[in-house]
This record gives sequence, structure tokens and C-alpha cells, in this order.
Amino acid sequence: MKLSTKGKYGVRALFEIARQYGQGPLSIKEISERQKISLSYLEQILHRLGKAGIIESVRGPHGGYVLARRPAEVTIGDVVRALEGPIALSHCLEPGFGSECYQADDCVARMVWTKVGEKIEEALDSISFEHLLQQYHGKDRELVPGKKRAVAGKGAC
Amino acid sequence: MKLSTKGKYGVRALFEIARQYGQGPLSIKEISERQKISLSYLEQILHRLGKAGIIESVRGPHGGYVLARRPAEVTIGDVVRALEGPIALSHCLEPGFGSECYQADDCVARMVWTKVGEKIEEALDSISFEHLLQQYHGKDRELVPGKKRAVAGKGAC
DNA sequence: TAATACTTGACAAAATTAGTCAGGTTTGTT
DNA sequence: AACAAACCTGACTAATTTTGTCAAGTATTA
Repeated sequence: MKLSTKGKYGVRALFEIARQYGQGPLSIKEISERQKISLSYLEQILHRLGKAGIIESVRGPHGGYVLARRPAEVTIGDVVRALEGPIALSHCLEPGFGSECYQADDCVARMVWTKVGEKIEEALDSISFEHLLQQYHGKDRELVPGKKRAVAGKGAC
Repeated sequence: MKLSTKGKYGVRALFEIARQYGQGPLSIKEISERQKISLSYLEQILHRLGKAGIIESVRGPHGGYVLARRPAEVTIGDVVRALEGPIALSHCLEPGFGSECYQADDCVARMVWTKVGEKIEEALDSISFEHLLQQYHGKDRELVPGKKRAVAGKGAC
């Protein structure tokens, strides 16, 4: 049960865009630098978020990306679904999969994965970027000497 | 957001063992046939479930596997954790991962994945095999002519 | 006219998954 | 004691997915 980097990067990228909300677009380059995500890879990710209607692009100089809705109306679930596809724990729950399961009507497992999937969606959708911003601003932002804010390390969330 | 076949097969295999609860052990071969899972692969899966203390093995002729606890005390979460490892949506939440995240204290994403992970665990742990058995027995077991119970198909849950 | 975004597609290294195979070892029955 | 049924262990591999990189061009607007 892991998230792909696409999902994780997506949330981080969108967090930067959300921070900028109401202050004009944020360029890919800027996001790439702030979140240390490769520019080419980020392009793929933002493109998908655009197609999903979560962000909008502004072309030309000083262009970039803007949230398509208010931060309170964009959830982690939106991002995960856009980047990782529908949350179908089991193959048989994916759209387009008919009644090909050989367990036919008896499928108890199907019930399980459906129920768990619903709970996951619920959890993902209960967190909006508004929440993230609040969480972020609630923290101590002072830079105490010796307290590093961005330290090189092996990875990121 | 997918489950591996290990997790899915594990639930199906354990369901068979749970059905047999109180009636002696169920052999691998039997499970393999009932659930159409390769015997060798099933061996790996059952071994892991054994190490996790979910099932116990009975050796010798007429041996097999038995639930180590009552069906009500074995949850889907137990199985998934045993077969897919701890539910750590992000790398940085895995046991053994120190404070290597370069986002250091500022990591808002960490908060998100932690919270979502907790909800997923909650969902997985809320379903026991007792529930599955009830669900199974609650259904209509009569074999109406023309209503197949196990039909060959492209896959299973 | 330059900065920025959008589109498309090919490519590839690395990791994970899904499973196979080949031998063990242990136990209970006969 | 022998044998078969059942579990145990670990190596191996093929396929798939993930995680990116790279290139080359088009469109838009300050």
C-alpha cells in the first residue's frame, strides 16, 4: 500500500500553487526549484492536474499555474485520483470491468475492497488544501539559528 | 492505489481457512484448487501468514492450515499488513526512516500521509473474517439451475 | 521577441510484482 | 521402518510498472 511519487510530488506541487493563491500564477520552474522536482517530470504531473481541471495555466511571460478553484475546494483525493487513476483496490472494481470475475455472484472479496476503497476515498477527500495551508501557517515560521528549514537528505514525503 | 495479488490471494485463501474453522486443518492443495491459486505461490503466501501468527500449520498426512485465532479476531488489516508490509503511504513514514526528509520540520505532506494512513488502517481493521463469513452465509446459497457459482473468467477479486 | 506554457513521443534504468522451480524437512500412517 | 502427505526454504526469472530523461516543436502574450 504505497503511493507513487506522482501522487506525492503532485500534492507538494499543488501545495506550492495553493500557497500562491490570489497572487497570480506560479511557474513550473519556480515549483521545480522550491520542491526539488525535476522540471520534465513536473511537466507531466501538472499536465495531468490541468486535464483534471484542478489547475489552470496562464501562458506567456509571468505565466504559470493557478488553482482552478478555491483551496478549500481542492482535496488530496482530487490530486490522487488525477495522478494515480481511480482508487480501485482490486482490478474487478475498475470501470469497464464487467462481470468477468469467476467468483461470479459469490464474491465476498469484492465487498471488502469496495468498502475499504470507500473509506480511503473518504479519508482523502476529507483533507483540502485549505487545511494544509492552515496547518502550515499555524506552525512556527521563525528561523531560529541552527534550525534548518530545508536540509539535504535522502528523500521527501 | 492498488493491492498486490499477494494481498488479494491472501484474503481469499484465509477466507477458505476461516470457512473451515473448527473442522480441522485445510490443506494447501485444497485451497489452491478452490481459489485457483498456484500451489507454489500459495505456499509463499501462507508461509507469511504463518510467520505473522495469523494461521498455524498442522503437519503430516491430513495436515494443513488452521486459523490461529477466532475468525472475529482476524481482520483484513492483519492480512494486508502481513503480506504487503506496514501501510506507510510515504517512504518517510516507514519504520527505520529517521529524519532524513529534507523538508525537515516543515513537512506538511507527512501530516497528510500519516492521517490518511490511519484512516486506511481503521477501515481495514474494521472488517474481520467473521464479518466475511456472515456476509457469505447471508447470501442465497441455493443453486438455482442456470445460476453458476464459479464460472471461468478473466480474473478474480 | 523573449519568456513561458503546451504537446507528443521515444527511450531507458530501476524497482517491484508475480510466479516458477528445485530441492529440502517434518510428521503421521501403515 | 518406510513412505507419502504436507510444510519449508531460497534461488531464479519474466513481465510489468514506475520513475524519470530527452528532444523537438507549437502556441500565447507581456
